[in-house]
Amino acid sequence: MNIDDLAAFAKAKGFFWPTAEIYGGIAGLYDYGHLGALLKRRFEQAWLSYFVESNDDYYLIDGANMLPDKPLIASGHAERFNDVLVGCSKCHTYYRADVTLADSGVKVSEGAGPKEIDELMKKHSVKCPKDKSDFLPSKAFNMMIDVHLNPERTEKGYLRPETAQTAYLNFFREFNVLRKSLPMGLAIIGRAYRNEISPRQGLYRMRELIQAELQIFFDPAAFPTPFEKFRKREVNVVPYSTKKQVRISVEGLCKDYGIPEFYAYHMALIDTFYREVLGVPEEKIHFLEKGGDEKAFYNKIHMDIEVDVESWGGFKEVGGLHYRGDYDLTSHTKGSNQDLSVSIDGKRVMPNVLELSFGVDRNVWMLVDIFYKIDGERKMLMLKPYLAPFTAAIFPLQKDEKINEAAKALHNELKAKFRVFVDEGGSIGRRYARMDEIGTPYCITVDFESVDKKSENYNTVTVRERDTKEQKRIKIPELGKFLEGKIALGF
RNA sequence: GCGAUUGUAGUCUAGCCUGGUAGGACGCUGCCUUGCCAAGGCAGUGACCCGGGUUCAAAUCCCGGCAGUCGCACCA
Repeated sequence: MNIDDLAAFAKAKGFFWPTAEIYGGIAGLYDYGHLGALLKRRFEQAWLSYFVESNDDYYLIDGANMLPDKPLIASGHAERFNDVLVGCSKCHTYYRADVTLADSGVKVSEGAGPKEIDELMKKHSVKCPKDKSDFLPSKAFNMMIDVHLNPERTEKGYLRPETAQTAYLNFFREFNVLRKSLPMGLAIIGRAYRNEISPRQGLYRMRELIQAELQIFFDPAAFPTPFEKFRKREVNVVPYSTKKQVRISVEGLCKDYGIPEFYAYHMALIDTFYREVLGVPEEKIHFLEKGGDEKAFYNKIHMDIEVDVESWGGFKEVGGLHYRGDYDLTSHTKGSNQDLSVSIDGKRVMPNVLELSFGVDRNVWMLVDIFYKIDGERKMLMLKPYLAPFTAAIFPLQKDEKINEAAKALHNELKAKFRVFVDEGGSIGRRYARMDEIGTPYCITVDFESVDKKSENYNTVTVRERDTKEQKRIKIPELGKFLEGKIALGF
């Protein structure tokens, strides 16, 4: 599917569309419709169960989307997000001023403002590399969206540019409240805001986005993991040194590429989530190692999790695994004057952070892209049953009082536990087709035998499976258990 | 942000060049029909991205904005 087709499908069926659509929309903002909101929640629940709830040391927290400026100054965002851009007066191509100056051999001090940049440009007569024209006056560009936190509008603040900061800011309190031991993980599913220059490609680059992040705080001297479980597991990796994708075991990564065990273990954990929980095919996922200039300065090891998404034109980032060292807690120790190091076995330790970061919107888009299949006339969203917005649909076979009554009773029983859709309109085949397209895995039909006391099939219904189109009869009292078994997360 | 290009019912599209009644397909709704995979019949629903200009008259021409796509740049 191409990007336009996916966006049209998402709109037509009720997954997502531009915010303020009736006013023409606004770049970088999207709203979720009912089906999209359900799909997003299913993804979030699967993520939470898999990465957080299955580990006794990891905890879900939540936090404010607005932050005062101090922590974001300490974290480096106020400065580092503040790029100065220069545009060519002729071709209007924009460049990062510090990079352009550096290319011309001019040294720029960190955090140089537009004034300083313009002076340097003039002094060294730096021109547009393309057509040798002069630059327009430079502009400061801050990726963070600023807000005022008091009525007088004097208290500066920002919408948080990443949920990670919320975890770092709450580390000290949680450490004391919870266990006073490491490793400790703090997970957040929440919104983050970035003033992107050019938001594009549907849910890929947004100005308001949802992140699912797990920050694991650990003692660098010891980060025990159940490494053995994944020792032989193979993952696709594109190492920075070769830029060529290899399929390599977790053990091999440690041996041949010097990746620490705890890091390699989490690569396998993430790979397993994508392949087994979400169902992404092996050849469509890899880790892209970032190094040199591509890597965020604080990261010791930085890999993007990329999935091959047709509507985005190839492998695109849906998440990241970052070994951030002790950068974050050290920065906030300096910024807040509160010592965030902790005492472990009698020695002071500044916890290191391993960050598992995922873009929820991107993953929702990715799921629709990967699992939407067209087979002749049939269109199917072949999501795993526990990810499907609706778990089941109930169809009365025909307009018949008894059948309708039975269908209604069944709906009342199931809706307490499952998201179930009742469809009475159109031929049975049309109703199956509608459910196939939005991914409903089970269609339950109440037919004449279901309500005929003389029939051996009395009090049973047919359950039709989306992927195989196969039908079987199930006793109505057993339906709840049947569906429960199908949508259970097995890990 | 720059350049190219596009914008017509829920979706896809004809019409635009050469101004004059906006047409089709699918979908959706209702009724009839129908004893399990988009059947059929009848009826219905619904659109020119927004604002300005030119003109007797604008979906069509012009200007501005917004949004999408592609390329460049950006994406600590």
